Amino acid sequence: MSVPDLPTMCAALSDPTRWEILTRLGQGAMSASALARVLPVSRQAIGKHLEVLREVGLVESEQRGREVVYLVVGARLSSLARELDRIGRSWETRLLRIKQLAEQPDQDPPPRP
Amino acid sequence: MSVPDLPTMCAALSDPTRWEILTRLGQGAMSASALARVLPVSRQAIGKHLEVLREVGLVESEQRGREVVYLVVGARLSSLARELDRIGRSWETRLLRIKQLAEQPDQDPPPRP
DNA sequence: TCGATGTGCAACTAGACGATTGCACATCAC
DNA sequence: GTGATGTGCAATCGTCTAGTTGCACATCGA
Repeated sequence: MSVPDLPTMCAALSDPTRWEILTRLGQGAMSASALARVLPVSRQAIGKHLEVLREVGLVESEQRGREVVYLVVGARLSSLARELDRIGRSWETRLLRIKQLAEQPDQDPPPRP
Repeated sequence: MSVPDLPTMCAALSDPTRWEILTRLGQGAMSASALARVLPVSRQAIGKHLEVLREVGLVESEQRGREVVYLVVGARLSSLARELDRIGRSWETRLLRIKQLAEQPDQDPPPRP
């Protein structure tokens, strides 16, 4: 499975129920049925959410007897965070440079295209 | 305007067209019409995307003559990244602790609730 | 002044998405 | 064995959303 792009990763994190699921899994591995018992949605809905999270690598599944338990992958979220931070910083520095150029317009005028 | 929650922030970042818009704005301020000229969607669609991005604080608008130009707010993305990283790390450490407990089960048994 | 350009608002459409119910099948415990 | 529990797949439904077109109005430049 390849690394999902940023919009896909963010789409997986754009649903409150999925955050609820991730938070529960952050406490320890759980099955879809166990999650459905503590969350106000059906097991099938939970299953679909888990599939979305699994596709982007935010959770992993593990067969335990007849149960399938899911574990959250914290490193995945951290790597996404690093990427977002890198982009945000590049925007900040770019904006800063533009502002600095605006403050000294006669020092080094940009070439006319 | 209050700080949007994580799912709302991620929802704003879950659309490829919005990432395209943010990337363009990362190069410098642009108006909705200017964006519509370089992107394969209508100006109205661009306007809706900009409204979504403005609501979560990822862009700011500025009246320049008859135009309304938009600027990307890199700091907003960076703060989101910090929050995601904090959560991801907490999941990682929790998982690590569970694994360590599993390796030495007779050393310090957890109290029964 | 007048055309070109930019913006705002409204109505509409097609598709994605979250959630449900129902059923079939596997597996564990007594 | 038998009931209870867990999983998988399919069909369905209502809502949200990204996109469109159309029109009215404001503003800039020649």
